[in-house]
Amino acid sequence: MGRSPCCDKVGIKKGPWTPEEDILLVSYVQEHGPGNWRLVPTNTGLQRCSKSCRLRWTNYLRPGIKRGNFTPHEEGMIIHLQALLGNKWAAIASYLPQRTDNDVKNYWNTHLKKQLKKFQPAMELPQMAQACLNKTLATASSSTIATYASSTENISRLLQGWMRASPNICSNQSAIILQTQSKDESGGGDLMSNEHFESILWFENMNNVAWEKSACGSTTSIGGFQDSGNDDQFSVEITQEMKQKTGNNSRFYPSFSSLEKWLLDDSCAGQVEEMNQWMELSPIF
DNA sequence: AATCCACTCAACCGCATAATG
DNA sequence: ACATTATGCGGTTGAGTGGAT
Repeated sequence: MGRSPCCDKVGIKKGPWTPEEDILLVSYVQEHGPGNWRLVPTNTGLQRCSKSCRLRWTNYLRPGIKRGNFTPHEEGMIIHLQALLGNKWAAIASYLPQRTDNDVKNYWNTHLKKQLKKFQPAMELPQMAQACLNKTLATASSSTIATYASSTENISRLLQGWMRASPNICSNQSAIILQTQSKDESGGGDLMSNEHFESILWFENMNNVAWEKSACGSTTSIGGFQDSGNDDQFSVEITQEMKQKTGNNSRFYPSFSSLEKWLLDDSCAGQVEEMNQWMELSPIF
């Protein structure tokens, strides 16, 4: 009954990987592709548990991994996403395709957390992140058409609901920004109205439908969205589906990719740098 | 030169969830 | 439906390293 054990628990080697082991693992993955990790120790002769093999591959050997030297843009993204998602390192890392969750987690724990604490020891970290986020939100909402949902609590609920509603989608998570048709409709308040929130909840499900159409497992995907410049087409697809559902009566036409654009678009990096500067200069921090 | 200490990060551990028979 | 294992994720640990004393 059930699956067979992934590997024997006896005679498993632990500790740092040797170059020879790395070569064995890389050769195997190059030939067979990543996955089916329970077969890896057997087929390669590695005295490692399958878990260890997977970890070594995803965190170190996988192609396209960037190591060290996080850019200010990346720092800003991590700070923002941590405020939005909490310690969901895999989700955060999905927005930084060249970084692993382990990397992001380590960087947060060794650098960013300390930095934030240094700026304001009296303030709780989540509050600092919130304050940091709010400041940037204020800047963003006054200077851009797209606006953040102005409460991280709502975003958090939104994400929870989203994940509950979609067991089939990739584990990647994404926050959603409301993009209102007119700025006035956004209200600019700290909390969304029920109507607004329901609109988003509905949009969560909408998003799932469209998301599943995308190449979720694609190596070039970022957070489940293909980084192929098809965002606009994708957004149009969603908007059309939304219009069909709402009979064009919806007050909202949220652009699900706005956050991704905001986070990934280098042209927005200035906001992050501005935030970093603010963090350095602000008496709050 | 030797020792101590703080820091970094690769790797491990344990848990939750998904998958399988 | 249930038991069992695989997989993925977040938290934690500890070896290695470099700077301070």
